[in-house]
Amino acid sequence: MEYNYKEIEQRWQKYWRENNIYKTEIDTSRPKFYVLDMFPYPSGAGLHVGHPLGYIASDIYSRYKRLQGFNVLHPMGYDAYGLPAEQYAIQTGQHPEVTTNENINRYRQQLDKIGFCYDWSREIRTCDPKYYKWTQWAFIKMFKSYYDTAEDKARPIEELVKYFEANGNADVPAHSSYSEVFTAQEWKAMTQVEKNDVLMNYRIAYLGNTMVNWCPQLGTVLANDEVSEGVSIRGGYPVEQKVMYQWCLRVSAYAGRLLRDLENIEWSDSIKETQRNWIGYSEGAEMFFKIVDKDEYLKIFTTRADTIFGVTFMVLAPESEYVATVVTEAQKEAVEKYIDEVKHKTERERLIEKKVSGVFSGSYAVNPVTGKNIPIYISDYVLAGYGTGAIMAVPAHDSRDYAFAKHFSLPVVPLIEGADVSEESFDAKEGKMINSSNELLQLDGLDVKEAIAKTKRYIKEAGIGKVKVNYRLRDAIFSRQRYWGEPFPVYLDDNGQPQVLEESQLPLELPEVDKFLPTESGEPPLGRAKNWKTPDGHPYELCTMPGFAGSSAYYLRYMDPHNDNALVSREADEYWRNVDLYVGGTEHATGHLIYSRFWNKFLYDYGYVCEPEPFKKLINQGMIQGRSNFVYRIKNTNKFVSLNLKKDYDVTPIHVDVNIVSNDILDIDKFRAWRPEFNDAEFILENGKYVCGYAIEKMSKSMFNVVNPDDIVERYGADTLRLYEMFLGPIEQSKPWDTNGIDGVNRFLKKLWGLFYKGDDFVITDDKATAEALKSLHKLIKKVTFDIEHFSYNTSVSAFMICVNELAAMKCTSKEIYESLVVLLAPFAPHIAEELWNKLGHDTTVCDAKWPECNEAYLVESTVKYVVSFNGKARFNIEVPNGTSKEEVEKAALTNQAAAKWIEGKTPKKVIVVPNKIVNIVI
RNA sequence: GCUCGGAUGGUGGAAUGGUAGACACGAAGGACUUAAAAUCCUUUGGCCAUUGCGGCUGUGCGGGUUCAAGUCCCGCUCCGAGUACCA
Repeated sequence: MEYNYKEIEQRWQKYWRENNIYKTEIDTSRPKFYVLDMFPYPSGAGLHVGHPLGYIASDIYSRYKRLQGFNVLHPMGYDAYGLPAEQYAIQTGQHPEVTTNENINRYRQQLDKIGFCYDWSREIRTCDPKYYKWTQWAFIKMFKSYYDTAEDKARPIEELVKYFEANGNADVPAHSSYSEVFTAQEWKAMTQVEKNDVLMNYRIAYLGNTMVNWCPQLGTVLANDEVSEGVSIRGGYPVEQKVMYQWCLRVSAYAGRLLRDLENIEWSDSIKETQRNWIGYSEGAEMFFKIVDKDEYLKIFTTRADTIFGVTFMVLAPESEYVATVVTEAQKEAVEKYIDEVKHKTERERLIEKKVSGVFSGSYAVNPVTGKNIPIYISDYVLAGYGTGAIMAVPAHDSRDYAFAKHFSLPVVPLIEGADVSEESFDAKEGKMINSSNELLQLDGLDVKEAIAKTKRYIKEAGIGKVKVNYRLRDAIFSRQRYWGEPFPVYLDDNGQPQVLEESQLPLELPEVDKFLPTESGEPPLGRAKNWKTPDGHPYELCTMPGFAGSSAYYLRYMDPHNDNALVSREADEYWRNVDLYVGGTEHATGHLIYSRFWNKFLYDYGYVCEPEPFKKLINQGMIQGRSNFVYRIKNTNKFVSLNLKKDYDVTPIHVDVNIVSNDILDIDKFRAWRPEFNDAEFILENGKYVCGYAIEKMSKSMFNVVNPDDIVERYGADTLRLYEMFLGPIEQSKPWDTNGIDGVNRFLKKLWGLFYKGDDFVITDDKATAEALKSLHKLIKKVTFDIEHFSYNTSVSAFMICVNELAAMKCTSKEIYESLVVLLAPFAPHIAEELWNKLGHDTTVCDAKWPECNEAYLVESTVKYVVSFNGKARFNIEVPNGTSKEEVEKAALTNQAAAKWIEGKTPKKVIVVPNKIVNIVI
């Protein structure tokens, strides 16, 4: 019988589906294991071969864990809200829901062909009202919460109100950037509207005036992680900075915990590092500088308190609220002009120009340590959003301050011994302090680190500031002026103040609109919806939530996807807890993977979930790049020359569809048929073949290098695709898709099949396994088990090949060997494994088999080979009985006749016998 | 600029500090075929020797630690990813 992958794969996929083989239920008698893939955004292009890489890896792990006796949760769903469907809707008028559903169906068909063990009864879609009900629910909870900095957790806003009633807000332990101070009496005297306005500054989901990334082409604001180098990540459109009244999430309140808890999760160092940088911890000091002739102070943040003696000027961000205070009448015009200029520059222009610019405010401040007056400037090199939006400038030891000082001819005072600051600043935090002592503070002679510590102590004692930790992480901007997203469960009350819906009113479903564009008056698309208001006539919020809203807690929903009363039941949460293994790309390092952790921690604070982190272990699969092929057309002809002959001609390289090229050899007939203009193409061949050139590029339609998994499945079968994607190289590494080696794994499966069938005869017998075969098998068990645990699937595939070759060579037909072999293979190539398992006489599915254990006894050799080295260089082998003592091995090595040649009469200085079966003799 | 990775045959890639190049592709030669495909066998890092079954060299470059370094340490070069006026 031939290995008929098509028939086998279809039959078993049907069997799995019809018998609900992969359906998962809570089972407290078995340990749980939760394996999750980052769910895909269903794009119109369908899956290409890069997508399944991570899915196959997680599928192998899931099946392996199941064979080990774990109750494995392995679900899949769709991140269905997103910009592409909406952009498509704007162009075509097609409702994004229609497009999205079509794409989802296509994805599902493609996924099904690969033989994944997903429990599809748990599928979720973020655009399903039953699902986004819980996204809205979490938002309401966040609206009704504040962050208690004393207890370091979210708490109900009523608790904060009680605190205000008793104490006012002077020392309130709550995360906020609110700067007004009120007493308990003043609080009580406020109207409800005033109180609401104050509370808005403390809520975890809040409306605030913030500097946002505004993208005019997309007509929406974007989060920081959706912008890179001044352009939007989706579409690459320019992004401007602008102040808008927007919904935000107080992610920054969680910065400390998000940073700390990184230590308790098994993620790659690089992605943890990326998150650490993104969170941006810096410990420093907040200091007050009095403004000359005013009774007001500038608050600044610095990590270099030690450089206080070198502060020769101050700088404010153009958007700083201090600006109005410090600008003098004489400088008013100049300052306004400057601020106006800055405002009209986009982020991108600012980044490109990198020119020093700024303006003098007219005022001076007093250095609290030296007592000297120093000028206050305004410049856009200081960011409003970081620290206090104001800095003390130390030109000698900060390159940006240095550039500014040079431009405006301000004094530069070196503070570190030996530092030459005539050409550039000395930014390093090392060296001995100079010019830094007076009657108040003495730093001279101290090391920089000591000086920082001493200055901080002084600042605290003298009452001119305090020690402070700053984070770079900003609050997440949560409004999007778009249609295709979750509606906010928010309406405006009679006072025009935002109020959230009751939980019982959820979900608030996305309304229909006639067009997906903003309204004529510039309102978001939801402004077009009819009757977009509460039953009693209060208008709903017009913005929708961003893409990361729906993906922030989806892993929880899989645990209990059909529950109408809770996001996840306590029972399901306590059983499944969190994701044991999460597989996905690195591109979400600063987006989804931060927001999810934040969201989870918020729910954790209220006890809705029992684990503080959502994803215990994270594996990042690499990207699969495209491998484009080229043909070379001789200029002004329709003649094509093969790669290695092209140097003799003047040629134009042309992308050719990789699907009509095999091992870089062009299929000439298919090429002629590919496009009309090539119908009568002529070729200059080498060795009778047309060899194409290649390049590694992004996989994209325009380069004709997109390879669909369907095509590979059609041609080689799903098992070959699965094995090949794993064989390609380490999971975490990016690599080009290259079918040049796929025949090898296909051959392996045929060879395996050939061990069971000679012609039409099933040749497996009940013969006892030989010691040799058992050794081969148990070597494989050991290797594969180790490899799966370490996600080193490429070497596992090699191990299978070796084992099959060995068994073929020894003509092994013993059933007991093949039973185990098939189980080992089941995670990698489930269809053929299922078929062979069945042929071996089992009427249960291989999914319920037991993972074989390695019996080390079979691996023990009767004799041991030692490599004898001289001065570390291997020379010859000796063989001794297993268990020979070190001394005997040493003797055997020295007395071997080959040894004489290397010793040459000298006395060996040292002989080392190492357990790895090496004897090194030093002469 | 900063941070984190990486560099091994013609190619993808193997190597708990212990015989570098497993496994696979490709290539060359051979068997079976009228022929091709499929399959099987041999060779395959480089250099030299191949009427000696052997020798030398070799993991981006330069040093070091070690009996022993692709692997550890120091200093470079190049490539990739992330991030960027973060005080």
